[in-house]
Amino acid sequence: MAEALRSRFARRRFWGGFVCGAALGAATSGLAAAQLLRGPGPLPAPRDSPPEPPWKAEPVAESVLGKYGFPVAGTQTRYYTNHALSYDQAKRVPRWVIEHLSKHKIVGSADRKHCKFRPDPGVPPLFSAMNEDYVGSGWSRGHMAPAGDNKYSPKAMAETFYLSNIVPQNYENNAGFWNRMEMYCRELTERFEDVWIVSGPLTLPQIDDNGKKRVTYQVIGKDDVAVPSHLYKVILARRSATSPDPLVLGAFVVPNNPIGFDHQLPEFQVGIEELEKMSGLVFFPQVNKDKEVRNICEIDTCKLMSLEEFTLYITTRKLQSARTLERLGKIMSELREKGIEPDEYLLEVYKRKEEELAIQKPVEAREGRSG
DNA sequence: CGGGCGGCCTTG
DNA sequence: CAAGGCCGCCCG
Repeated sequence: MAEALRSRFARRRFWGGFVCGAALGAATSGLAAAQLLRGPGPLPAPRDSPPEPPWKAEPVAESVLGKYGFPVAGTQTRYYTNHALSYDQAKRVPRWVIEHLSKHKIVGSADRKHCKFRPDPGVPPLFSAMNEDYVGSGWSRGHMAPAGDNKYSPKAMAETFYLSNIVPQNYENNAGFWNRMEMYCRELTERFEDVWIVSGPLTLPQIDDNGKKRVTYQVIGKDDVAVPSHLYKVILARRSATSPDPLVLGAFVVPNNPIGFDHQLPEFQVGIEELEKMSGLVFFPQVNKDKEVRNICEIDTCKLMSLEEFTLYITTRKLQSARTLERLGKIMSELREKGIEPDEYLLEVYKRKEEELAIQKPVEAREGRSG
């Protein structure tokens, strides 16, 4: 994959080939395609178009074509406080979700415990996923734009819980590898002032028993929400608005399965053009990806937390949310059982929490007697 | 950080 | 009374 990435960066993008191919397709597939390629709108008279073929009908035929309107896919960009997305009305999941990260956005008091998953009020109910589709399905509700990227704004965080930002995701993958990927993206804001991330689901072809390639995917709930085979993430980072450093870019495709700590992030890196071919999307189209960018894994670490680092982080989080001394003790004993030595910060949190709960307990008891 | 579940209370 | 929302608890 690294080989493919290098070749991607080395080769010039052949936009001309795409345009020529599209024009050729129109010429060979007939009038309708030629008209559609002129773009949306009420079929304006094509004054500057190439010479019309002799069999071309009068302009009245054009207006008849769109007389009752063209199909609406609902793929228009939807804007939220700190993310935007294009929705797939057939699969009931986003096609892509874009977000911007910076140092200040990932700190604050916004708390996911005050949020709840809900259908996006902007998505027509006919095409919306519902919580019932996910609950009990065997799949978790996985954020594309993560809640944790919006600690600065309760509103921005709440909007990430709209099901338009959610895909069916393997539990372990969501809480584990993908979670660590998201943590790495937040870590990037320590070294890059601006980080843009596009995330989304993929349903990739797989080889069946007869050796033929097929796209098959599970659907869940009464709304048939599509379960992706893979998830992708494209990371674009800028050192600062004034830095002469080139942008750094990375594209990653991760199977929607449990992925243990014996795998590293670079194993899942793909060339941006590979991902564009898989997804049918062009990422960061305003960036000249041949000249302006460098491979993120050559400039930055692309290193995810180790099992020990991750466990210490999660355990510290659990300690902070503990509400009884018993729970506090259990969390610590479980850490011991895993043979992981607490670090300084964890012990600090533990001591502070222990004192807090020791004082709070008699208060609760008093309230209990009086109530 | 990322998730789910069940009991209890409110509400219509 | 049942359905729905919230809270406390649980997991990796």
